[in-house]
Amino acid sequence: MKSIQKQLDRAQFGGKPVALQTIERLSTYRRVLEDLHAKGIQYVYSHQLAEYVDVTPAQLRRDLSAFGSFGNISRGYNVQRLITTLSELLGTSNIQPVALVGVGNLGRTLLSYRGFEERGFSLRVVFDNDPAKIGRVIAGRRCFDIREAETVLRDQPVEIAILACRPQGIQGVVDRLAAAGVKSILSFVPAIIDVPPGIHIEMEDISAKLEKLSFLAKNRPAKPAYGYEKGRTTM
Amino acid sequence: MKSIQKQLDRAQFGGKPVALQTIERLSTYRRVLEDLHAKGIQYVYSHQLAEYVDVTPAQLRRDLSAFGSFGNISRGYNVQRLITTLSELLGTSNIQPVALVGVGNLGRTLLSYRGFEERGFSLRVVFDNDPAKIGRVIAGRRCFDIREAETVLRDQPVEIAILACRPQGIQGVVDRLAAAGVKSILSFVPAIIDVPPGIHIEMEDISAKLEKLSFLAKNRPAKPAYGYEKGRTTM
DNA sequence: CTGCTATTGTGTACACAGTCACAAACCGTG
DNA sequence: CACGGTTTGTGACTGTGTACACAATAGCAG
Repeated sequence: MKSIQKQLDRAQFGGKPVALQTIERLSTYRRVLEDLHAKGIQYVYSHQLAEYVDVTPAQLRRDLSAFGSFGNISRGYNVQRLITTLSELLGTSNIQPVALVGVGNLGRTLLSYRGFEERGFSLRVVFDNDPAKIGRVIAGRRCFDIREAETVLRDQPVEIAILACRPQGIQGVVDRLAAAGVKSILSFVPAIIDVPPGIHIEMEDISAKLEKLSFLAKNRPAKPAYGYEKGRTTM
Repeated sequence: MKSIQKQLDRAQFGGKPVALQTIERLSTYRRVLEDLHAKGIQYVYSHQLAEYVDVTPAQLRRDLSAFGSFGNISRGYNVQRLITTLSELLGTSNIQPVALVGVGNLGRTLLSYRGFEERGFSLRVVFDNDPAKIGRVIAGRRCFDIREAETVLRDQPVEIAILACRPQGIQGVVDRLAAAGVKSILSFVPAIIDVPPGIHIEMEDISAKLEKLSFLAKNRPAKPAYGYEKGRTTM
């Protein structure tokens, strides 16, 4: 058995543990706050914001309180300031460079996706292992050999990488990226990966999501689930 | 405030509630079992399979026991049979037709993704709202007007749909799909959606995932997390 | 046939995310 | 200036997902 770091299910902030689900909700809060800001709204109460994102007001307040006190006790939360705070927490106050591994169909789609820039990310460095692609310029970025990751990333440091390549040799890719200083990886590759120490990997398996939805489509609760309450999917 | 069904966090099976996280793990088990089957392995013990997917053996056994008893008490689990069982549970014993809404960059990438067929799904029906695309044949599928969803899906019923379109008018799209008999929706559209009763929606927000990873990259626990234990990311 | 080993399925215990509810605090008003 | 109304932040509680540990049992060897 290999000795590798246990995949965390909790993060740390100021020494206190924070549930990863909390972090995920922060993203949603920020996105909705951007909408409110665009509408010129300056203050929101927890119950208003909670209504939008379909959580309880208490949940929202507790999520935020894990990082400090940001609310005015009778005006609620300053939209502009809360956006700034959340952006700092999520590390997207400044545009953050991201590496992409694999320039197949999916890779090119990601390269042309404008949503990243809007949310503070930019695919700056592109890798592949296909000699036909290495050296060429794809969607404005020069494509590097994945085997030179360590060299390339020395000049253009990157903390986050996205994997959109084939499963073959994926472990080597991950190890290389880790050695090159990458801290977090988003993988679209359905494969088992040993996680190097200090690295966090997030899997994105679309087929698995479909399987879950398939199960839910077949095994729907008989009665419409405890009467019709409010419910909303946010993102 | 609208009266819509509360988004579930639990599924039902045989009257008993099942955690959604359990369902998600079933996908992983099945995928790993396929690998083992391909290697000619006929039986696995819970601790072996658990090792691969990085859960405790007890967790694995409990997950399966929510749906019945499948293990032989001293040979372990029959790989072939467990795959069949899991496929039936996930509803992918037979290829399942899926509808796709939106044939932009992402939509076309999904259309050309071969991984779906391998896991029991097939993008059969394609919609868009762009007059330039409606009626044309894209990647072998004729593209229909989303406004005709109800008519089209009467001939080709579909329980699952994927949203890969613009946020504008997304609520109308969802309502139309629900009216057309769609039960589950996987949405790549970052937007707030009111969930019609009886429908389950799964959000896929890649930027949100990056934000989470960004947070983790910045707020890494100081010490290497309780010593180096085993850990592995599976999919 | 009997005894031994190893594994499953599950009752039980625990830890923690989410909810409730309230004290403290701010604002506006009279 | 005091007071009523409203909101935040948080201690206490609850529900539930996960881990532990063992009884029940199948296989196998002698």
